[in-house]
Amino acid sequence: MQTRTKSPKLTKQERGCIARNKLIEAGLKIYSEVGFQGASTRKLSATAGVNIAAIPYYFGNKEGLYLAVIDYIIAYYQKHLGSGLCRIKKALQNKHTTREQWYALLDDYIHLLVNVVLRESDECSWMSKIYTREQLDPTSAFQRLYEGFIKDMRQTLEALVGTLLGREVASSEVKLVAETVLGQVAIFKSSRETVLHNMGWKNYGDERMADIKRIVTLNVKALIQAHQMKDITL
Amino acid sequence: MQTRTKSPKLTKQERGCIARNKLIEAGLKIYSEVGFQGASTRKLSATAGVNIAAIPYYFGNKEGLYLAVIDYIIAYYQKHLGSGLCRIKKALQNKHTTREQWYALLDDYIHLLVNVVLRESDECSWMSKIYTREQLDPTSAFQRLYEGFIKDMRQTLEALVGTLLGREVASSEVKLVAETVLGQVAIFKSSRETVLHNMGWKNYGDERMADIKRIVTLNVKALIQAHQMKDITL
DNA sequence: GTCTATAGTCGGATAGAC
DNA sequence: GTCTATCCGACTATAGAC
Repeated sequence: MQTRTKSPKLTKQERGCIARNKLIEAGLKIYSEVGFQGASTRKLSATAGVNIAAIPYYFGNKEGLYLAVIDYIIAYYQKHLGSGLCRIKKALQNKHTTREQWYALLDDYIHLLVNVVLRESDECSWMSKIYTREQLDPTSAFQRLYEGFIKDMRQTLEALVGTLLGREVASSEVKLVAETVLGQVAIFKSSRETVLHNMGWKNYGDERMADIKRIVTLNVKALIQAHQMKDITL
Repeated sequence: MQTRTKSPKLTKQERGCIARNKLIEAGLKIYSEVGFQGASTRKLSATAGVNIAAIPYYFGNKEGLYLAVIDYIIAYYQKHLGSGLCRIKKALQNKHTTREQWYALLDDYIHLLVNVVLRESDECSWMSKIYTREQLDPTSAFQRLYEGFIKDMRQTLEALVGTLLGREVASSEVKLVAETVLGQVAIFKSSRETVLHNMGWKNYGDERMADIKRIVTLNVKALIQAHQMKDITL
């Protein structure tokens, strides 16, 4: 997303579109670093390399830019999660899917989750920081994020856990177990700095993510089997 | 913490001490709600019911008040975690502790963790919000929090997991497994609103915390046994 | 120890030239 | 569509009366 050099003659609409995109990218970075309140229109416009007045012009105000950034985040996750989740849900509905295949789907889910949640790109950490901030102070944007992809992520996992346990998907036990599965991955994002420091790592590379996947996969299979044996009444 | 009415005659030192405490309590609330940057001295002093100038007077500046709040948080957690963690560590070092007792200590740890992390009081949620914000933008205050009680919490859990697995406490596997245990509880704090909405709960009462403890305890025992059987090389 | 008044800075949004 | 200049409100911290 850089200024074009090939065609110096751009229509006004093209230039406007570029400014818009640059502002959204800058918003992703700045809002993640200092939050909505802490982000100044001066810093946003300077980072984007556009004029301050471009914010009210394109987005109405600072909040309009923020909501555009939220929509960008939703689109990103839908792109990277959507098809994977959809495949899992379809396979679950298929009556011919075997128990081994269910476990394989669980593996797939964990792989997908770790890849999406722990991916180490600037853009990705910006997005998850904004999500975490929204979780801290839920506003209307949080509702949008939740409906946008969080809901689908949770529902798919609950369907998976419910199927494997042979219990009602809407039951308290299934939902709580699903949360503990999510938590095992989420902790590596929410406590990232602490974990890296404690492990003596510089970042989560492919090998470290593979280690995490292996541990979580083993954990989850074990706890699923334990819950199957022990019928808990909540 | 309201203005006293019984003894209208207070020494200047007493009045100053009251103002100090009121500011720390207000800081706990305001910093948790809007973060350090978002907190204005006007709001802080108004919430505390003291004059704006009291902040620079007692704490030097806004940051001084923030650090005082951080120290208050550390003292709180040390009070509520310290003796419990200490007891577990001592029992682990005792050569005569049996395997069943190790599992009982793990139960104790999870109970302690859930009680401290998920406790539903205003003060408690303020403190953990401030902690989460610090995790998002680590400053010098985060270092203080980490050394203050986070380190001890993690080390104790790692010692527990290492002992149960019969592995080196400093090994990658032990540390990663410990993180997944913490994550299973932490998710209920970090995604509290989402979980409450999804479960149809209004808050985490004693019964819900008991449910969470039961699920996590079962999970953790199962995954410990799975790791014991399967010797993973990371 | 507490308060009012104020200095000095920075914020969001707008008006109007180009 | 882009820019500069500007208004006006909110902020932190200080000075000095009480």
